[in-house]
Amino acid sequence: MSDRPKTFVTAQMVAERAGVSRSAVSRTFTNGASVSEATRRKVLEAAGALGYHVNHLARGLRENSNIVCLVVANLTTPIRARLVDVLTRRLQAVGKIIMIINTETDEQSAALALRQTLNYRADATVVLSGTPPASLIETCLANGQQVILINRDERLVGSSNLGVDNAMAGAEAFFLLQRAGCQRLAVVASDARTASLVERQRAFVAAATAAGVPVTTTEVGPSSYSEGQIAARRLFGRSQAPDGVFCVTDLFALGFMDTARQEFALRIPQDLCVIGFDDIEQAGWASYDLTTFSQPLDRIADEVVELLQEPDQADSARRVIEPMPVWRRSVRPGAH
Amino acid sequence: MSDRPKTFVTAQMVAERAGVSRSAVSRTFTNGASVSEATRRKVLEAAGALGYHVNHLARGLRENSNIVCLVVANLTTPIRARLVDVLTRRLQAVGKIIMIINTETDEQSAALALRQTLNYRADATVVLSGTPPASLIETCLANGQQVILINRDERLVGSSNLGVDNAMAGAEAFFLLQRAGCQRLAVVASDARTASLVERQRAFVAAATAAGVPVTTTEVGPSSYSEGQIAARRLFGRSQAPDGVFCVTDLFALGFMDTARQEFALRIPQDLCVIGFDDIEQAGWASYDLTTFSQPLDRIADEVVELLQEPDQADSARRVIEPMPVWRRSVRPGAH
DNA sequence: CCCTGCCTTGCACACGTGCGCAGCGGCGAC
DNA sequence: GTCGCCGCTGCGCACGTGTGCAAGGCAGGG
Repeated sequence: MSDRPKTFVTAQMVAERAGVSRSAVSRTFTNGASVSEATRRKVLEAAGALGYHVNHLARGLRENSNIVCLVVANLTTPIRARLVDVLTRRLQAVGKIIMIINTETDEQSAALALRQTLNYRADATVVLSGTPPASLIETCLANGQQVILINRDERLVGSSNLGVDNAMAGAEAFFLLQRAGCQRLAVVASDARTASLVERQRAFVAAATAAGVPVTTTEVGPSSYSEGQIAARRLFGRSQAPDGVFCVTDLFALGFMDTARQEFALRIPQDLCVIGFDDIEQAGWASYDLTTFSQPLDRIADEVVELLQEPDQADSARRVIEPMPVWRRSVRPGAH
Repeated sequence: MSDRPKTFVTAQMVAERAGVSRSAVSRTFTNGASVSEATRRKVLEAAGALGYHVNHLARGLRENSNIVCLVVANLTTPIRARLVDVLTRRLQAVGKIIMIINTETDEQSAALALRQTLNYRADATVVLSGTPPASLIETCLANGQQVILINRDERLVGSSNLGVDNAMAGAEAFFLLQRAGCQRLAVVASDARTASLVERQRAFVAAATAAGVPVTTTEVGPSSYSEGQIAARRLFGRSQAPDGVFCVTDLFALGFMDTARQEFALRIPQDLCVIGFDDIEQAGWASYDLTTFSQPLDRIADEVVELLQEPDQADSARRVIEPMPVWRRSVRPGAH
C-alpha cells in the first residue's frame, strides 16, 4: 500500500532520517562498535520506521560471506532429505546462510554446481552427492574456499572427507545373517558405483568369502523402492533362492521385502532375513520393521560444523563415523 | 598445493595479467557487451589460468541478486522434500540461486526467516511452511521483494498466493467413499490448524453433512505416520468403528492402514476403505496401494516461475490448482 | 585529403557496507 | 587554568563489479 519507491532501504536513508552520519548507522548494527545510547536509539527508531535491513551482500564484499553451499542430488530420497534437514538446522544455528544446489550425480553437473559456489563466494561447499573434478576442488581451495565431501570417494586430496564406516557395516551385516542361520546369502547392490554403496557391497562379500560362504550378487539401478522390487524378482526367479539378503540401501530393502512377500509368498523373517542400510523413517514402519544400520547424521553435522569453525584441520585425514546397527524384526534373533 | 594467497581472484588481477583494463574483463563476462575477439581471447586465457570467477555478490549490488529464498519446515516429510526438489530444479533452470531457510512453523521463526531473506536482498521469497506476520510481508513488498505463499492461509494481501483446491478434494473424497458403499465415515485431521489441512477436513465434513451422512472426526498431532497410528487406535477402540476414512495426509493414512490391519485385523478395502492426500511415493508402494490425491507439484513450480518472470501480476488473485485423484486399491471400486 | 560513422577501450562513478583515522568535546587530576 | 585521557562521531577509503561517457582508431565514401 505504501507509495515508497520499490527499492531496498539504505543505511544512508536511515542516517538522514535519524539526523546522524551513515557511519553511526553502520556502527549501530555491528557488534562491539562504539555508539552512544542516544544515537543508537535514534538510529533504531528510524530503521524500524523505514524497514531497514543490513545488506549482507555488501557486507560480504569486505569479509566472509557466511554462505555455505550444499550440493546435493536425489533430494527426494528420505536419507538425503534428512541429511539436508539436519545440516541446514545446524549450520543456521551457527549463523551460516545455506545455498542449495540441486544437481545430478554426474561429474559435469557437480562441476557446474561448484562454479556457482565460487561465483557467490561461499565460505565453504558441502558436497553430499556427485564427485566434482579434482581440478575444480583445487581452484576452490586456492581461493580460500573450504570443500567438505560427505560419503564420497576418498581419493581427492585437499578437501575434507567424512563419512560413515561402510566396510564395518557390510561385514557386520554378514555376521548378523550368519548368526541368524541363513544358508544362502545374496546382496542387492546398485550399478551406479557410488563409493559408499560399493564399499558396503564389497565388505559384505569379502566377509562372506573369508568365512567360506558363497554370495549371489545382484546389481540393479540407482537406489529406489522399485529397483529393489526388480532385484527380488531376479533373485527369486531362479533356483536356489536366497534366505538371507543384505540390501545396501533401505529403499532397496523395502521394495525387496514387499515383492518377496506378495509375489513369492515368503514370510519374513521365517523364510527370509533382510538387512538394509540408512535407517530411513519407513524402515521403522509396522509393515517393514527392517533391521538396518542408522547413519549418524547428527554426528556428521557436528563434524561439518567443527570443520567450518577450525578450517586449519581441513586437510587432516578422512574422518570416519561408525553407523549403529538397529535391531528390528526382519532378521531372526540369533541362536545363543 | 599452490602457494597463491588464499583469497578470491579479482577482475583487476585478470586485467593485469591479460594486459587490458578491468573494464575489458568485466565486458568479457557480461552478455551483449562490446569486446573485440582478440581481447576476449586474452582475457579468457588469463581468467582460466588464474581461476577467476565473477563475484555475483558484487554484481548483485547494482542489479538483481537473482537469489530466491525458500522458507520451509518439516523438510524430511516426503511431500515437502519433493516440493523443494521440484522448485529448486525449476528455479535453477531459469538462472536463479536458491537460498533455503529451514524453519519451524510458528510465526516467530517465519519472521526471523523473512528478515534473513531481506538481509540477503533476495529477489523473491517462497514460503512453503509457516505463516509470517503480515507487517513483515508488507516490509518485503515495500522493498521490492516478491513474496509467494504456497498452500498457506489466503488472508494476507499483497503477496501472491497459490495452492491446490483442498475443498474440491475433501468433497471428492466423501463421494468416493459414499460410492464405495461405506456406511460409517470418519476423518483423520491434525490439531496443527494448517490452513490447507483444515480446508480438506472442513470440505469433507461439509459434503457428508449435506448428504445427511454423519462423520466422526479425530484430531491428532502434526502430520506423521505415528500420529496416523494413534488415530486408528482411537477410532477402532470405540464401538461403531468406521468403514470409510479420509486421512487429510498420506502419512496419516499409511500409519492408519498399518495399525488397522495389524492391531485390529481389518482387511483393506473389504472391511475398510482409506483415502489419503498428497500422493507421496510411499502411497504407491505395494504394502499400501493407497487411493489419494496427487499434488500437482510441477504445475505449482510452473506458476512460481511465471510469477517471478512477471512480477506485475503478483497482486492478482489467489491461484488455485486442482489436485488429481489417484485410484488405487485402498477403496472398493464403486457400484455402477 | 577530409569527414562521418562504427567499433573498441579506458576512465570514473555508483552500488552499500565496515572500519581506520583524525578530530571534537567533556571530564578529572594536578 | 591547563593537560591528558576517553568516548563518540564523521570523513573517506576499500571491497568487486557494471556501465555511461568520451576519446581514439579505422574504414569507407565523397
